[in-house]
Amino acid sequence: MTPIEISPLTRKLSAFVALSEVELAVLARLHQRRRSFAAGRDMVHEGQTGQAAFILSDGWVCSYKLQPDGTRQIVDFQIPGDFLGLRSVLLRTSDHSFEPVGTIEAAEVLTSDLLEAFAQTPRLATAILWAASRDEAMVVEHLVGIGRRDAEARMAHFLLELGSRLALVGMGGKDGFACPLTQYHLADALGLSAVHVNRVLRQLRETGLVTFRDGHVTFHDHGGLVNLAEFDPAYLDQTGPLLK
Amino acid sequence: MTPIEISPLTRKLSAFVALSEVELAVLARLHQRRRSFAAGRDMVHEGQTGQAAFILSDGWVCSYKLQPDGTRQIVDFQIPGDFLGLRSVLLRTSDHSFEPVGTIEAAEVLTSDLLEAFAQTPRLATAILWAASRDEAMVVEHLVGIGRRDAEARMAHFLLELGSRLALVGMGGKDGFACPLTQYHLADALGLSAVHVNRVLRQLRETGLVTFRDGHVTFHDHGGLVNLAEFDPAYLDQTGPLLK
DNA sequence: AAGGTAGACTGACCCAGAGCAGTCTCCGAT
DNA sequence: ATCGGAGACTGCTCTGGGTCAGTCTACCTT
Repeated sequence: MTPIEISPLTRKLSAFVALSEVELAVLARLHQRRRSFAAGRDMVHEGQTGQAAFILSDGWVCSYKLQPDGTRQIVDFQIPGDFLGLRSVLLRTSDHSFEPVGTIEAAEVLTSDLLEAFAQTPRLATAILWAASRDEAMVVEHLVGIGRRDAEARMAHFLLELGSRLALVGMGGKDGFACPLTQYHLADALGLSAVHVNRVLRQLRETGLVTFRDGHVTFHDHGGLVNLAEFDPAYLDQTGPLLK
Repeated sequence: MTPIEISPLTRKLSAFVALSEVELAVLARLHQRRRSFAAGRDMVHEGQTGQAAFILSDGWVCSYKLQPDGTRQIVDFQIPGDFLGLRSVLLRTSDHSFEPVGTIEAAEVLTSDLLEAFAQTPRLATAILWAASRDEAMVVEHLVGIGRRDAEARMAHFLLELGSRLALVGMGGKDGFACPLTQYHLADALGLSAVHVNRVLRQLRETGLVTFRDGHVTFHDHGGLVNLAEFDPAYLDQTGPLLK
């Protein structure tokens, strides 16, 4: 038997639940069907009934909804270790589209494999559902941000959230992280125009809080940023009664 | 055995899945523990670990998050037939607060009862998870609305969505519905100021599209409103592969 | 070497919607 | 019968952020 590779998903789940050997093995098996996707080509289109889910192992993906008037709203970004299209496999046709940001690597997960894995290890099922629940909490937080925070706080909050999420899979810390997003991505996610994103980034840079440049986010004053954004990471790392 | 009462939840689920006698009975049993709550008093506070979920049978509830600066963002409204705090029971402490709009009637559902019901009738479990998934799709749609629609379209979309949801439980149609919300509720849900909500409502009224007055929403031109809002109800009534 | 394109960045102008500061009406409490 | 509060509604002013119309650099292509 080959040694079990530590995937980002495994890292993420391990941060919250102690997984047994068996569970780790089941998790590794879910990663067998490797595929890669090029930047820009949609992986899943809205309304499509195709049955695939993916576990992202390298690169970033954004999930978005397109408006009839051509604008788009990015609902969330997936980073390594995140599930993609889990809901569409379990319950319904997908209700957003997915687009890779740069080239990505993902493991395709068939409905049958997933249900089998869940049947074998209920504890793993719970852990994965916990992750899905966390994703939903992020969407809610995102909603609050767009509805009730100004552009600067929204940007700060967004960067801090990404930083926390990435830290969990070992891809960043309180000093910063590598970030493949363009300012257009930020605009579509935050409900701003690309022009204003640029102005806000400049302001955050000039006040010495954070720099976004050349594919890298650098926190100069993490505490100050937390303060500005009123960032409370509780929604990212709560664990529930069924996991205790 | 007493005749099985048709609860709003039963009506809602029946619109999507044919439920057997047994399933209807299990559903009725979940409604045993009746409680009522007065307006204004929070039922669940954010961060609380209390284990109760509720099935709303009469009245409306709003779920919201409070910002440190005192503003609040309403994430969603629950209407009769909706679950309330389902997530907090199954997976984690609640991440928003719930406040009744007016006096409400709800059935308290204990974690144990719910798990038992799920074990007895997997099909019912699927139906309930489908409803939860639909709620999440609404949050996403809400996010898109706040991020990418102007105040008028946002309001129109919101009223149409409520109308559709209420129609499903027999509380409204294409002509309008009773609505206990204040303009402050609308403001907090739509990310607007109460003052601006008032202006937008006036404009919609003056252009002959819809009237919001004295606790009643009247659609004068349902088609025109759908057009203005670019309202596509697909996200409200899709049904997924596991339910077919 | 010359063009083409994506992305970052800027200044000038403008408007949707916020904020403020009220009025008016209804209704319930004393 | 009066007071006080909630909610609807209004006019005025001001600003956050959008829109337009660019420039500049780094990298592709051919």
